[in-house]
Amino acid sequence: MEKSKSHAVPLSEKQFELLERLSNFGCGQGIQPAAASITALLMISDKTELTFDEIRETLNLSKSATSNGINQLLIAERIGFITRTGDRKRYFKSNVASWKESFGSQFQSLSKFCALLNEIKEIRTDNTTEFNSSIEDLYSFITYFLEEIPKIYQKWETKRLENI
Amino acid sequence: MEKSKSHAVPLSEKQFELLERLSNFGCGQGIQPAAASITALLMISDKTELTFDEIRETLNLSKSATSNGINQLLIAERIGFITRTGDRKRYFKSNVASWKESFGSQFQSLSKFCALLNEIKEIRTDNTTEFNSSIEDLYSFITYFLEEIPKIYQKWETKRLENI
DNA sequence: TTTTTAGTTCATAATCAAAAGAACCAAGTA
DNA sequence: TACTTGGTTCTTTTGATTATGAACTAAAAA
Repeated sequence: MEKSKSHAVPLSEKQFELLERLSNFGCGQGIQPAAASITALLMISDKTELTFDEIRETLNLSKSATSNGINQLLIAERIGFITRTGDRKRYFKSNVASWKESFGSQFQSLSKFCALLNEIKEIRTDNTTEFNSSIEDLYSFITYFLEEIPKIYQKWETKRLENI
Repeated sequence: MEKSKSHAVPLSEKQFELLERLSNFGCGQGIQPAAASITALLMISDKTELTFDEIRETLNLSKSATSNGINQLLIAERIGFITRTGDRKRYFKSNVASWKESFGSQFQSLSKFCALLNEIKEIRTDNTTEFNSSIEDLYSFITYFLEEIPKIYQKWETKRLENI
């Protein structure tokens, strides 16, 4: 019986340290620990396409933690994978572009909040004019903000096209 | 001994329903349940200035939950309070303006992420040109975004001044 | 057909955050 | 001085997340 060799990918001191900080940042953003560290690894590793076992052994995760983490990230489209003919393994890859798209959803939640503010406006008593106008003010600010966001996207796109 | 009367503020069906949805939204944004419901209450209540006991009894919170929730919100400056001469009670009030400021901190975390992206750029191997350029792309996008945000603030300010 | 590979799923354990309730305290009041 | 008011702090309990390891499955290889 052959001794099963390690699949862990080699990481430099620097890579390891950045991995830790990235994954801490991800945890702070509400991403669960295992998923955060997987995302981080795929960002700093020299190989950009890693297998289940490479991920698992590099990060010292259990099989189930790895499986759950990967599947959550696949659902969130934070990572994707490719396959190679004659190879059952999947090679997981960070979907960096999804970060940009996930901005969109941030602003979706802002627009939900804006809708709630509107409901507050409608439901409030008329007796608290000062408070009501501060709500009105916030509402108008967020509305304006949400209008301007897509323009920034567009302006960046055109700017980038110019630079190519 | 006198029977202690209830301090709960009266809420209409609609107010109560909106209170729930607001506080759920707050929880979704990472604010802890008790704090979220306190914020929500101060947004929808006809009285904008509520005492400790009014908050506690309206929301059916324990004393400690109320105390902790209030103190967290005070620290985050989401609420403030006023006092009245000859009255030991504090009257808590939603600090609606703080919502606008809290945008700023949202973008602070974005700028932290941007700094991390920069570190990734610096540390990455040169062998993965495609991946590296997608990181570069994201970095440039976020950087541009962060530059444009303050301009939106300014534009809104001037627009609002015109309307007064 | 049996074994190996590449995972998934399930039951359970460990960890962590939030709430409850009681005890406590400080300032004012009777 | 003792009691009440308006809270705060501490300890315990509850509940939710996260991780673990073992059992399981489906496809391919031997």
